[in-house]
Amino acid sequence: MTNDKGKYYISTPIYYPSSNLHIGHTYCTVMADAMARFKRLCGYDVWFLTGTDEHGQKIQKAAEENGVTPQEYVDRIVEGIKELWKTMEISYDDFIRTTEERHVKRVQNIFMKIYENGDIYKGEYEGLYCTPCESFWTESQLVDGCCPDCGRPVEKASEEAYFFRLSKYQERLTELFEGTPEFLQPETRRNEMLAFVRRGLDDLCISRSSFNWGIPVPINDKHVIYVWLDALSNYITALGFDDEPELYNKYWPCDVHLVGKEIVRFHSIIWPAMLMAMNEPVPSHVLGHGWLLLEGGKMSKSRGNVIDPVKLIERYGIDALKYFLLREYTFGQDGIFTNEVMLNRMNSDLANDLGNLVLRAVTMIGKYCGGVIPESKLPGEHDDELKALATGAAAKVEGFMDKFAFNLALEEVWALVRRTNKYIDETMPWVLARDAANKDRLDTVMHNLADSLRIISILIYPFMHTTSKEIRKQLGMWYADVAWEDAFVFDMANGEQVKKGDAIFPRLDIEKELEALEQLQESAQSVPLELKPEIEYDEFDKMDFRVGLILEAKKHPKADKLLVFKVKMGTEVRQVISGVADDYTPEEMVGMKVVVVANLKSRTFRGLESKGMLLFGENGDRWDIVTTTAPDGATVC
RNA sequence: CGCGGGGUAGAGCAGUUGGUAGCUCGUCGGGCUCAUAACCCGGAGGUCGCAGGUUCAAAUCCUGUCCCCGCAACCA
Repeated sequence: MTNDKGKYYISTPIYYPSSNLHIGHTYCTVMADAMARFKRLCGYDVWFLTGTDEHGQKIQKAAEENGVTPQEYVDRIVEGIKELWKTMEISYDDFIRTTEERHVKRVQNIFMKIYENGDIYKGEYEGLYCTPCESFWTESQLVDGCCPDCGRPVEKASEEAYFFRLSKYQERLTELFEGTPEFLQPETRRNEMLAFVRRGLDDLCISRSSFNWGIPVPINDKHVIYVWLDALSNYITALGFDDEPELYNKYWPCDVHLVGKEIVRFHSIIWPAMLMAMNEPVPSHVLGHGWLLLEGGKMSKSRGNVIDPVKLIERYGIDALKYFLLREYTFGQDGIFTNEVMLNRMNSDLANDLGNLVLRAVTMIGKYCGGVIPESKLPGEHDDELKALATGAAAKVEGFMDKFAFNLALEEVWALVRRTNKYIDETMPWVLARDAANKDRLDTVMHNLADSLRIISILIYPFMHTTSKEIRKQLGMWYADVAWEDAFVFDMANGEQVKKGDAIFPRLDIEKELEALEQLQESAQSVPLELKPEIEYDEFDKMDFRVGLILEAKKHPKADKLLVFKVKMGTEVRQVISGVADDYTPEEMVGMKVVVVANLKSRTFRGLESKGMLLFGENGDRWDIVTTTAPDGATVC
């Protein structure tokens, strides 16, 4: 294959190995892989990078809890990730780990470069600090106003830190978004980022001294470089920037950073600013894809609703899963994942349309032509339409792929699959076969059928290479390399000996499969919950839970998510506030007997005092009140 | 008046610069038998959230309005 179209550098995000990956990560990586394979097939010199982001406090902690060093901890998880990519046949050219020596030293170089250019300075980082955990948190990370890890209160604190002069680049970033609209896609994300930049940028804190699992700041070993400067740099440290710049000079700037919508901001604002601070070119494109949602909300490990891709691959094969992910969802938009949607898609497109077509074709060539693909002899009706569609599909696929419209590209291929099925019905080979006088026409029909399938096998190659090869094997074309150019011409299949094989995609019994999948998910072995640190009984005993009867309930006049209750506990009636206005109306709560944390220090919410707290259970996307039938005022323990 | 996204056939979605509303699944009827109860054809089903406006013409542009979803903020 020739590499004469130039270079193409594509990256996935580097994933954070704090737990196993789920189908959302899979989705992103599958898209990148399909694009990499497509570009290679088209003749580009492709560099496909993925990897892992292994530093940070969260990992340091997780390692401590598991009694291993952070390095041992990430080594184990990264091994699993690499195993997954192997199972999924991800064709990456390099896998960068931020704990690798090559990355560490180059990140330090990058830090120094920016520092020497005057865009890094020492300052004071102010934040909310949890002393026992030695952690800073942002307002939005807090859980119930307390440390998300230990649940204890946080306080304002400050520490010395290094800052990146992000604010300096506001104007150049605005120019980037306005002058190069294709830089960030889809357009809605670009608008968001433009609005974000226009609001003004704060300088970015890029070092921490409260933990040490990170890359040391080269000029001050009390600090480690904080997440984004470390993580984002991977896209160039993996290319050897800037001490072994051979790959860098060849592939940078990156053609596509494929990222999830939640990290678009970092890739389209911070990352270009960092590169500007080093006088290096910015990436050509940042593409933000949507999320795969489950019915009822986002996938998250704490909800236990993650879909394990390995189970799906074991059952249906990687090609079926890849096809489904790429065909079902629109790039940039969120999509809802359900087993049923997946199974229906696999059945109708893969089993009914493509799999069945291959079987029909190979069977008939066997039956009517002795298993040898005949030459075209007698053109007839419908031939031209089939040929036009078949030879025109590749160009359309290219067009859609340029826009990352995987779903439309595959739809285009399936238009040809369906047309080919239709061609069989129109030409009715079984009728032609009844009269030897029709032999030439029958041969031609078989030839066209085989050639259309040959083109299909090329078109699906970037998305399902194993299936592509299996089809080519059955058509007796195993000996020829898949070449994209061959998808533009007809009449290449002649004289090959077909070889009937098993159905490439057996039809699934949806009912049965749904049941089986549910069982698989239930029977998944018990995974220990991620819990807060263990406490002593006397710590628990400090809390006074009481049964409370809700006498009154109303909306907080100044906060739409809060409800204000009058709660009777034995002799006392007091005011308690809860943030559950989305889940309960005031009316339905009156008369309930609930559990109150009665000795909690009072706190004021938008002018109203709350003395105590009601207990709720998280139920998917809503809060369910914990109730009891015990008399109000009674102790709960 | 916080920022943003969205409301189009039963479901999931397309609808580029305004010009007879499409696709996939499902559903109903028919055809065919080479094939994985599959394939092919046809039908039913939408006042394109609502109300105004611009226009010869609007799902598509403008204004207002209702609803849903993210994020942000008070969520004891």
